[in-house]
Amino acid sequence: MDHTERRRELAEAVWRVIARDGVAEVSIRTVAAESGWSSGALRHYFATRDELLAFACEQVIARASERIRELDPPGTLREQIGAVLAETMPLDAERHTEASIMFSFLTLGLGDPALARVQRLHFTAMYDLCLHLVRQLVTTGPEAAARRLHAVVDGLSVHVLAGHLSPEAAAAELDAYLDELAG
Amino acid sequence: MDHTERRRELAEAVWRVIARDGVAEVSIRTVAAESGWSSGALRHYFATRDELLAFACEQVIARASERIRELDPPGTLREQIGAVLAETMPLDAERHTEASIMFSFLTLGLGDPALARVQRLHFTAMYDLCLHLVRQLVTTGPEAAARRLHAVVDGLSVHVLAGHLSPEAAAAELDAYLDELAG
Amino acid sequence: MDHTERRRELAEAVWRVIARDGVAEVSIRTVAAESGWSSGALRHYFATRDELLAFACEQVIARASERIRELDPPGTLREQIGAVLAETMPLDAERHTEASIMFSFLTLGLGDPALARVQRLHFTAMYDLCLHLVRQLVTTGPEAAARRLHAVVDGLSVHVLAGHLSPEAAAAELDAYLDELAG
Amino acid sequence: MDHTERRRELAEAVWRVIARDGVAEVSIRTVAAESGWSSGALRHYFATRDELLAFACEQVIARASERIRELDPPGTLREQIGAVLAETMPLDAERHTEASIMFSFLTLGLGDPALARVQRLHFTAMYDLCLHLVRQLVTTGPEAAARRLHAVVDGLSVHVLAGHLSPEAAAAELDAYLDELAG
DNA sequence: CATGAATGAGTGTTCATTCAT
DNA sequence: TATGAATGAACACTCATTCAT
Repeated sequence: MDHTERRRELAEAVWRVIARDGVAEVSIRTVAAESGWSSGALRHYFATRDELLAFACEQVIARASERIRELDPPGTLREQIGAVLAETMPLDAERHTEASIMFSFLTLGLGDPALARVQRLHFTAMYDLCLHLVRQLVTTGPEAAARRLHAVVDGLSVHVLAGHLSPEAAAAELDAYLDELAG
Repeated sequence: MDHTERRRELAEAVWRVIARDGVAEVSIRTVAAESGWSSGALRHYFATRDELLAFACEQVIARASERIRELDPPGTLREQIGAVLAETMPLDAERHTEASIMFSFLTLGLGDPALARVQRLHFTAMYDLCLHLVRQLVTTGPEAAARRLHAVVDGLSVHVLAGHLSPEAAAAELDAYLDELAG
Repeated sequence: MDHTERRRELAEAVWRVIARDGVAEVSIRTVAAESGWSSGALRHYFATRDELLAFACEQVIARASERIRELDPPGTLREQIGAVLAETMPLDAERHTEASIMFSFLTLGLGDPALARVQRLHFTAMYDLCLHLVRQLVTTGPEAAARRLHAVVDGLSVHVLAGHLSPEAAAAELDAYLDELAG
Repeated sequence: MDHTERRRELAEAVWRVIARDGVAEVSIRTVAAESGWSSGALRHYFATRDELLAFACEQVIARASERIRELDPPGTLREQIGAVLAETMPLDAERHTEASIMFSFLTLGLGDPALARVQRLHFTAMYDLCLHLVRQLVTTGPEAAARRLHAVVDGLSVHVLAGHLSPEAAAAELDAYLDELAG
């Protein structure tokens, strides 16, 4: 009956369907079945399928952001930064699922301005995170370093998702890059 | 009547639909309408929708590969490398379309092993290209540099597609990275 | 909203289509049009076309069986038996329709094990009826007489359906056979 | 190039499809594939699908008639008659196929006047055969006996096709009936 | 004669959405 | 609120038929 809570619950059902069967399998019916609610019930929380998808997209981003924000990893500064960035990459099963969901939404966003807007916010937030982290490592030109770090992180993520790199190889690449940055 | 030529023609219709309306809009009917053929006619060239998509995926990769292979840019070695890599990124309208098509297929590949296989070949070829280029710039550890370059290129491409970076900013980032590599 | 009742209603629409246009004309759309419902509505009551056909087959048999069971014809034993058997044959318009429906399902059953099973139950029930009736007429070898009676009844029915015999001629043949049986 | 011979060849392809996959699987394409000709080639011999079916129906009847006409079974008159009638029933694999084909056409004929006409000729021919045979066995009322024999033969055939009787049981029933007729 | 490309309507089925209950 | 019946358009795919070659 908590409207916001129910919407989150339904967003999670969307994620599970995407993770299990791919984004093409997301429909009102499959999400209703996955969530245990009737198809009509979804109508009370989302007027249309697009609205449901947009919320599920926002939420997956929000959840990841929240997790990163609350992260308080131990170790040296260099180790902490590595841990924060690893949290954003598909390096274990759970984050692989999350990344493939984000990735699917990114593709949907190519043909859907509403989703594209949400995505843009996400990328900006991610860049801000990189910038924040990089400022602690470098003294000159942090913006350029942050942009490159951002590209490296997302490029490696894409490579893992595509099966081109193993999670271990991607993690090693990230570490090597951070080591260089840290000088 | 040239079977192979017609298949290519239909693959191009698939690309146009993806580029204009997004991958979710690809159907036998939309592709038929886009190509100017009847829906039944597609059946002569592709037994199923999946076969059509797989071919369109293979073709978009093949076309990009061919274009890069035939590229013979003028200028210094450093300039030539920049030109080759720029050719793979969404830095102008045509290549933006191409990249968004590849990106869409990448997402489809998350839930379709046949497409995933094709994608993997593509990423390997792209990595080989990076390695080949990098060998000419650096003398030590070309594999590591190639992996990072590959990640930077694809990461920047994603950022352009997502609307996070302008093509110009992405091109500048790539240039800066290559300048550092070239020492 | 009465699920069972609606299924029966749709089965009747199937019968009407078969009787009017032949079994080859039975489709979700023709049955929907005949019933006055939308094609999508049928989905709530039958998951697939095969399920609809199987139910329509079971129902036509069940309805005929019920009618025969409830029959309480007047007259002598010999007359009663004639009346019961006449009820199973295509001797008037309504029963002609019913017989042609059963006959159509029989042909479908040649290529569909599920329908074949239903048909076999029907033939066994019809034989049991013949045996029950014949026992009252003959004292020796009722099984053989029942088998022959069953064959005569169904053979005559086929001949009427095929237009080879008029209903009257078929009725006369049955009567003559029963008279002989009754001795 | 022999027009008539080619039509027969195609009719046989129709039969094979019906026997193997059921009458619902008969299409220009399946018959073309089964016969080894192109779909367009069929057009030269049959203007429409219905014409093809009508011819295949006529031919299956003609072939059976011819076979019966040429039959010259050994033994007593009673044995010869039994052999002739057995030839018309689904008592072995080949004749089972033939009977199921005829049966399928009979059902099609319920909704197709052209096929119905052909069927009527067949039933008349079959009745004439029964009459001819019965005349040799009985001296009084051969028409009535022929009509009943015809019904018994077709009724038993239907029961075998429906799986209600085994071929052996049907053969035994026919024999018993003929024995009674022969007195 | 023969082919098979091409059409467009047909199939069963799935879908987002509406709405009476 | 919540349900699920109902709609009608969309889907991939098959079909009989036409016709240029």
